[in-house]
Amino acid sequence: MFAARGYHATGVADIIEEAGVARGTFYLYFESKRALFDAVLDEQLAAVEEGIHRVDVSPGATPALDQLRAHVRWLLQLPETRPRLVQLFLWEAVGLDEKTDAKLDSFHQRIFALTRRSLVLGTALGLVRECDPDIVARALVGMVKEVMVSLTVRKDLPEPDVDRLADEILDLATGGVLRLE
Amino acid sequence: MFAARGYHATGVADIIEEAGVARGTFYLYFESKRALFDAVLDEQLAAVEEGIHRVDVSPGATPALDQLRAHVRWLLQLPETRPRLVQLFLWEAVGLDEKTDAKLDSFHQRIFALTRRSLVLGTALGLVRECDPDIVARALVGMVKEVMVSLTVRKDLPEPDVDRLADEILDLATGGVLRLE
Amino acid sequence: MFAARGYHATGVADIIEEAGVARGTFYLYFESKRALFDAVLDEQLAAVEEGIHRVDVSPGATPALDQLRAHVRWLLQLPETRPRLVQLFLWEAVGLDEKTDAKLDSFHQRIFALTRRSLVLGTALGLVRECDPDIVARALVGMVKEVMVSLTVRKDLPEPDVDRLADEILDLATGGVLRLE
Amino acid sequence: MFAARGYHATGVADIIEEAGVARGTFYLYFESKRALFDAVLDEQLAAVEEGIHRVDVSPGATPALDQLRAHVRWLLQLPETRPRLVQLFLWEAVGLDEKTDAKLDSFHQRIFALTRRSLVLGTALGLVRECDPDIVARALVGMVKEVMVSLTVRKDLPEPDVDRLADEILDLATGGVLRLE
DNA sequence: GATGAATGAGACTTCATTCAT
DNA sequence: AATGAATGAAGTCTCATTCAT
Repeated sequence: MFAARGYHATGVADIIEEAGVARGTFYLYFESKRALFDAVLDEQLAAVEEGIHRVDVSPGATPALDQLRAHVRWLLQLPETRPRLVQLFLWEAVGLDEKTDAKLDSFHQRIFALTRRSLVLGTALGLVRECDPDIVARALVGMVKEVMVSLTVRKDLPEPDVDRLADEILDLATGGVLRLE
Repeated sequence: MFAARGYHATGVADIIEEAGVARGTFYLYFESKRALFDAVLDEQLAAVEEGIHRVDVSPGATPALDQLRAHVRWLLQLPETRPRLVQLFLWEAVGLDEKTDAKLDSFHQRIFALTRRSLVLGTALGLVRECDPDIVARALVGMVKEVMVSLTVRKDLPEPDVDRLADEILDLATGGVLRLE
Repeated sequence: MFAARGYHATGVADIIEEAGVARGTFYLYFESKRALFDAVLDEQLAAVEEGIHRVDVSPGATPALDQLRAHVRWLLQLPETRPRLVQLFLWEAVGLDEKTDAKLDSFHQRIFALTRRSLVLGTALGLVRECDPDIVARALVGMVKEVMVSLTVRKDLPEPDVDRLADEILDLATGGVLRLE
Repeated sequence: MFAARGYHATGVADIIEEAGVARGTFYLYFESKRALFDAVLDEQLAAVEEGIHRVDVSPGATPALDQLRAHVRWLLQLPETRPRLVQLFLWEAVGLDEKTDAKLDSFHQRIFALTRRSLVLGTALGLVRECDPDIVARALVGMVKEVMVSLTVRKDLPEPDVDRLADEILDLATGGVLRLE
């Protein structure tokens, strides 16, 4: 409900009606409406982070580009498989209050750090051209996020073919960042 | 104030105190708190849209890439020159309610359409390689937006050198989408 | 209402109904139900303290015993003239919470100190026999308070003749503490 | 717990935690929180009343004054030996609700009646001077109560020497009410 | 007999909006 | 045109009590 209607538009009354429990029961399990939201958000953010790992460049590992493709595909299927999750962390939780913003911020920092590390590593291995990893990391994340928002909130991308979406994004990223040849 | 504290955290009491008028006076000029927010948002969105034009490819015009660079630079200076504006339309207005979301949505549609048109045009002129303009338009917008958020809300990019930021983003976009050579 | 029904039994709903104002109006004038109670109690305690002065023993002043009699009479008319006041500070505010208890305590300390000072002074002047002023002060205050409670809360003393009540109490106190003859 | 924190501040949750039983068990033994409080208060009031007897003036009995002294001493040691009891009936139960007030009232009526009877008897025997026994009974009880409150709740009488306290009070009472010599 | 999850009436408080002045 | 006291719907939270297990 938080995802669908937003935090403020969702009252405790709505929640308990949907859950089919009494008011008191709600407060038996959650300290406050805010605490429930925090719990939901934490859960969802954890679910996202679970699917994001650093690129494995050890000898014998899957080629980095394939790993990257798998990653992007996994992210892009989230709008379809877990639309609420996407709606929540890309949309509803934004600008809610300082505490939530801080949580979202630290989430992004971890994602950025992970991406940055992959970029730096890629550069060292000759897979990524020289670039400012801080800026490029944000740009890459932004690319994926905007497409996810279009799929989930805006619903203005009729295309649900995750593979094509991923390829398109990767072509953009590859052509730009990865050394061609 | 909406930008700094968010819609819900900003009360009519705060607004009239800041404005130095009485409660009744506020409602003389705005139908509701919501109406004020709408007005503010419209104004700010208009200010953003004003700086975004389609690429001019008529004979004798500035080279397309230079126009694009100017565009991106203009966007990337917004966080510094008008942080409130950026905060508002990239952050605070997000997920507020259906009406505002619709407004933000239509704003994005216009931006996407503009970008898409430039891409299609570029492809026709041989400046842009074949690609899905819908997806790539969103990705490009997302890149810029994420960097803007990092500059405004997150403040995790110490770099205030707009030109370098723009070059980095354009290199990413160019290398990937525009035909090199 | 606090005096008549007690703090907990008096809801904000009762108060605004009695006052004939809306809920919001109540909170326009008082921060909380508690704040109203504090205000009421302060006002009433101040009203009591106003009538209590130290005995004036300067040359030419009214005889000390007459002053005392006037004092006691003033106190004993309170149950009739301001029953709510008495009910409140002798009954309803007792044991309400720590903050209120502290307020009541400090009130009593001032009364005790005043009484004690009069006793010590009286002893110095030969009007009061040797005694422990701390204990006797409390005993004297207790005598008056209990009679007041009987008049206000218990209503088990049909006698509303303040002068007789005062005389009776003073006879008890005089005979005991003041030097006879 | 009622004595220490007050009726309203003591929740059923606190009680069952302290007792180490489940919620349901509590309601197996007491109809309600109120019923428990009533039971506790009754028990405590009974304990006080147990120590209060009418003066025995039969030939050969202990001198009346000695009996009185023993009585007052017994009362004044309560704050030390059973502070909770004193706190409860002199403080926490006051003004709680009509039913409790009625209980407290009837307790006081019995005490007053007992005291009154002793006074009347004393007068008949020439031990007590002529006085209004209703008023004086209340005053005497009030003296002792106030000192007890100072010892228990206010803790502003450092003196724990029960004998001295009793003597001081008796001197006051004797000098005033009892025929000297 | 004991349990404790569930209940829901009701308490306090907020704040966008109105309207008589 | 300006004011600001008054409004009241709606929100969050508490806690004594119940009842199926």
